[in-house]
Amino acid sequence: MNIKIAIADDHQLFLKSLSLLIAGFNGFSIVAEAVNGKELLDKITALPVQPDIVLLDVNMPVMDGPKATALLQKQYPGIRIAALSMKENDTTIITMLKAGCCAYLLKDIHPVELEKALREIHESGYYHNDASNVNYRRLILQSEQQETITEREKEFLSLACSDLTYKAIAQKMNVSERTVDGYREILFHKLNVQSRTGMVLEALRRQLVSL
Amino acid sequence: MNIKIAIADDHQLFLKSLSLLIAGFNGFSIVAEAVNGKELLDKITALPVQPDIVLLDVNMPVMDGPKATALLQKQYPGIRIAALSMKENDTTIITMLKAGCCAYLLKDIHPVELEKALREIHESGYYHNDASNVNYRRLILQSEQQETITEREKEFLSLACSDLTYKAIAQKMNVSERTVDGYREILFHKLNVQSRTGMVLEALRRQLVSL
DNA sequence: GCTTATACCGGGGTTTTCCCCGGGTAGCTC
DNA sequence: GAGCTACCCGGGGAAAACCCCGGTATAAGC
Repeated sequence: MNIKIAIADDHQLFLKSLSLLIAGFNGFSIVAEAVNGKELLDKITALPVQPDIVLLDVNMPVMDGPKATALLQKQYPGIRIAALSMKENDTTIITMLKAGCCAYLLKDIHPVELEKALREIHESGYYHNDASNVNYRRLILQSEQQETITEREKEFLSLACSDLTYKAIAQKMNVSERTVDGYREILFHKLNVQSRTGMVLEALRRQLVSL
Repeated sequence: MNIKIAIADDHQLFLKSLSLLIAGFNGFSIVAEAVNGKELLDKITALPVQPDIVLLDVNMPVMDGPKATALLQKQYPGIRIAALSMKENDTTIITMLKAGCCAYLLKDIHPVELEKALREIHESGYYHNDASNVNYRRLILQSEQQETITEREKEFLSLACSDLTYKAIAQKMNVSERTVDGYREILFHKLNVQSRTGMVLEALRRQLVSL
């Protein structure tokens, strides 16, 4: 019996190429292809038999990786989900792991390693390459102690991602300069930075704001 | 005679998958695969026969798309170069077009369309899908008014995208504080911003630096 | 009544950033 | 040599950012 794989990735070229590659592995077959999470869920629902493993891109339009993972987990707890991403980004990995995926694969993985990973997931239910294994504990810990950022702070953060001075930001937020100074101070601590530039960069990395 | 293709992409999985896909097209063969521009150039040099078309990812480590394009154009003017990117980003497209590539393909192109594009490039020497065709003139115009940013300025820019003070940056670059102040000043003007935060954000938008 | 959390504010200070003034060298093209 | 570009540098001063001290009010929850 072949190992049944479903793939979702918003880049059609990659989706089709990867599909072809995996179909070429001995003992594997592709049962569904989709360009976003929603399409994948629909296709899986329509299948007579569930796939064994779902390969899920993290960043997709319509429905992204974490959301699709959560829904899949709920509806089909038997399906193993592996995240597939370009970014070795801590917060992204945490989000996917927390959502319930059993592996986080990078897109620059070698095909041979991918095949190995897929077999391992199918047999043991999980796979971690050295890199993510080493960091796994740290990441989970980090996610647990992750500071929460309030609405008002987020508002300040988006305004800080601009040419505006703190004075101008204070006016836009209808508070005193001292107050935004307080936001700055608390965010420096929460994001572990010591300058506005660092704060902006960290906010972008954590995708608290977008470019 | 098969159409000979060379590919460079830093994501191994994509590289190998795409290679497999194209090798499956009727009348095509892959003559070189590389994970960056430098490696591609080396491999092409070592080949007995030049490839007809080079598929080049825009964002790569070691040597990126634009640089590789320029070098390829110079050394092998007969080779057609097609850019392959995820981002439909104006400045990126401009850079690649100016560097001398004859097509800008998005990674979410359908395989069938890719095959069509490759044949068209091989026969007529160029290919433009509707989307890029529409904007072509505007982009070139925009590129002509675009200010150039020197190597040293780019170096400063990446260092500025951090928690470092200008003083620390000056030390890292082995120049006086006054000199980095000069870089700051000229970049403020070129990027049309008036604060370090603005500069960092604009640099990220124009992909002069990456997160 | 007390703690906890969020939001807000005033006044003081130092360091960094920003913005001017001016200067120079090396290399390349015409 | 003139003219261009890239690169480098010193000093001074105003503004913004950074970092302390302190405080109040309001609402939620035990």
